[in-house]
Amino acid sequence: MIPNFIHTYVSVDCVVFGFDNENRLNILLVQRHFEDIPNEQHRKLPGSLIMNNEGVDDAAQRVLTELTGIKKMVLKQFKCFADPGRASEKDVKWMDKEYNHHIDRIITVAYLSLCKIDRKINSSKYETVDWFPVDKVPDLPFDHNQIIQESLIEIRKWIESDFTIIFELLPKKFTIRQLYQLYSAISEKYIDIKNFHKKISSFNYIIQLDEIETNVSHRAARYYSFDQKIYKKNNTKLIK
Amino acid sequence: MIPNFIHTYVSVDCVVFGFDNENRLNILLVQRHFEDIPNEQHRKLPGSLIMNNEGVDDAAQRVLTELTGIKKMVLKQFKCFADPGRASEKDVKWMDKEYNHHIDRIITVAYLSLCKIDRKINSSKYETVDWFPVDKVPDLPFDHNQIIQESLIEIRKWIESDFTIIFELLPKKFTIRQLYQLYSAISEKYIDIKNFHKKISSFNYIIQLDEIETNVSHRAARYYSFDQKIYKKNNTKLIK
DNA sequence: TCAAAAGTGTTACTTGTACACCCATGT
DNA sequence: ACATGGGTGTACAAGTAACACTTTTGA
Repeated sequence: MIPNFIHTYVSVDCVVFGFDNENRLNILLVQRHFEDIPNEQHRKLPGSLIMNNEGVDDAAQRVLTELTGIKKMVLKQFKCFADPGRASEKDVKWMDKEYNHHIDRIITVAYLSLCKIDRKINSSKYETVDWFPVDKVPDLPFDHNQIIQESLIEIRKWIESDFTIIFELLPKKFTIRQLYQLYSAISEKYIDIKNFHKKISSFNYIIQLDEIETNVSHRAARYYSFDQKIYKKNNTKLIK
Repeated sequence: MIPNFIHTYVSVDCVVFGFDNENRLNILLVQRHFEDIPNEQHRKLPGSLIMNNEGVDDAAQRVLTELTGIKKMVLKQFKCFADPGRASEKDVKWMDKEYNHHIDRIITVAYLSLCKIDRKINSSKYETVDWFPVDKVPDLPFDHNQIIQESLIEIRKWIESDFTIIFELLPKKFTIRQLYQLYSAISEKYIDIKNFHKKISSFNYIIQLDEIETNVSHRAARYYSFDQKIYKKNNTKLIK
């Protein structure tokens, strides 16, 4: 080993976003087990050490598949977290048990991913996987809370640079109000909903469906869908 | 060691941009020495393994200071490169010599930085440090050529999200044409220079100086400077 | 009939784009 | 005189923002 230089394991951690019926962004968290404290409910971001013949993108895709059962999920690397103090004593102890090996510093590469919240989660690795609204996320190990904070800034940038990834978070059929609520939840800048409506419905890749809402105590809204093929043909930039 | 998981060193590599008098983006490259082949001229991106008590940002800042002698340089992490095949056989051999230790896979975190090209480079670590125009960069070890390719996309995004970092690349006094040429070199989208002129001079943090060009065979252009304080007071978003 | 949200239309304002025109300087 | 780029002005197009008005539905 070369003195003074770190020689360690590298992991990936994934922040998976969903959008719930109450217009809140949610994040998928898994359970961290302490064998000696079985009742303590500890949550963490899904993640994994990187394997020998694996790149970071591969590792993140593997984590996502093990997490949800979905083969191909959109993902985006956004930052490497490597603060020397990011693993607390408790985290180090947990790694001792989890990996049966002593690791005192670990570097992680953080990924963003998006998932329709009504998709069934079928994890092959984790017993417990749950959605948490971003403002209800508990205290997490390592710097996972900080990773989530920064992921919020990142998802905003992502949507600004490619508006259409927003449709990864919506059901196939959606109303313009849903799209508006989601956009507002992410971008945090105010847009007049009527102008938003006009703008969105002017895009030719937003397909107007025949179906409308039912059982609402006001005029029923029309459902729309997103047509990726038409979008790709004339990929005009959208909401700047 | 835990089987199947990588257990390795992590490095940072820095892509430092400069803007030359011929309106080209340049990159700083250092010399890689082969003790057994002293005459071979090998270039690489400046970089370093990460030390024990150092975060990645710290490591990048250290590399930059060792490279240029400048204490604080702007920097931006942009991507972790971890492809299992990124170190060729030759690269592995070089690391054997350089670190006197066998490393067969290495993960790197890539950083962008910006430097006024007329600043004196005073490296405490490298004997040879030179500017290379981006289209004259030779074949480099590891995936350094790919890192540079991706850094070009990244610098474009950076300037779109914060226009004022462009002034890190210009001399303190600059003409609007210089700014225009630089902006064009980075953004690659055409803007009418007259409209650009009008727009730029309308910003109150672009200070019109009394000095003008000399020895030019046309009407002399005025010099301007960038006032960060005024900018920070009313940080309006600029060229979107 | 009323409240709530859908959906359309109108107008004013702001910004971007294209380009004409005059100015200054060295050859 | 003329080529080259500096710098200003103008006119039109396009996009954005504010908001009035009509429609539909359940309670």
